[in-house]
Amino acid sequence: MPRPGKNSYSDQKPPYSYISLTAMAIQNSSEKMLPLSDIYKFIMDRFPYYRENTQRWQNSLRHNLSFNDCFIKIPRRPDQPGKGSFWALHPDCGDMFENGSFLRRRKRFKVLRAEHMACKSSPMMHYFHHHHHHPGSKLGTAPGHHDLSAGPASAVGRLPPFQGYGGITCAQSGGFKHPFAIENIIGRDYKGVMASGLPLTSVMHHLGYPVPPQLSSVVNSMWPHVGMLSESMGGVHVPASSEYAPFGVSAKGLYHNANGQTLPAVPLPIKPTPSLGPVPSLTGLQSGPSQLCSSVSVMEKSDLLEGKGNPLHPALLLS
DNA sequence: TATTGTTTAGTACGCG
DNA sequence: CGCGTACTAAACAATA
Repeated sequence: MPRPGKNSYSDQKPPYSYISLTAMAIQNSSEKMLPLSDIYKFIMDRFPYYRENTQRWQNSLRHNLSFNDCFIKIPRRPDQPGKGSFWALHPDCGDMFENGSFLRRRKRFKVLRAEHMACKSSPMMHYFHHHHHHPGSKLGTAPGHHDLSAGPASAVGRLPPFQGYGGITCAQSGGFKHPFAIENIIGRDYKGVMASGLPLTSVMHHLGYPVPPQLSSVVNSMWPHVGMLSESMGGVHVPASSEYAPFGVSAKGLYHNANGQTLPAVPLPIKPTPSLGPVPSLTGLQSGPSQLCSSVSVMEKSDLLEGKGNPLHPALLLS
């Protein structure tokens, strides 16, 4: 047990992997996406441990963002100048931490790309491509390897245009893409923008595209899995003796927080939230980590393909 | 130039 | 022991 006056656990390494920390940060944002710098900020704000050796862990964190398919990059809108993209969670990265451990995921989330070739552009895609062209796109500059087990997420976004619009997008729903499926709407350049776990309308709005009203209502109700984190300032208090249990789940092997300091980084149970605007403070703590974002790991892909098991899948949009 | 992003490589550890 | 995952280091490219 930590003693007062002594080194508190808050100065010790939190029992979370970089993936969980990053996911927390993203989840905690009102738009469910953050630029790199804000992810850093979130982590440093809440975990004193990470106020040191920043070079080291930030490098690791960036590595994780790039390397893991569960994170997707969302380009900035022209009216949101700044460096770097926004980072969001892939909607299918769901139960990564199902086992309650935030140090080791149950299973690495990996986007399947086997059927990405089947993806076709859609009217929506054309719209995007015509109105949101990215000269700086790295598309086609490198083939990337197609190793399912280790292929860098980014490789997916680098396929030549006619090899499909992003393995991530196609793979996650098994090839078939409704024209309005998020994947098709956003397109290859965005490494699964849709995926972000963002309400589609949020993404579209973010990118500066008009959002069909009917789509808006449908979509926004479809992403309840995007949970909220408690705002540390939000007035919600975790018991002083509470463990690092950010997901409201029995977190085995987690530390106690020494000084009874409230740990704000508490992902909330998912409740349907408006796609935009500030996030309400949390009110409950029952959700499991699996609800970081809803859904399925690579293991359940077959179910996904069948359209079962995950009612929230973007592929079901307007279908 | 500093930050951001991608990639490869090596090490450590837990689990079956 | 083999495998998968996590962490770290580092090289390097791209970009604001």
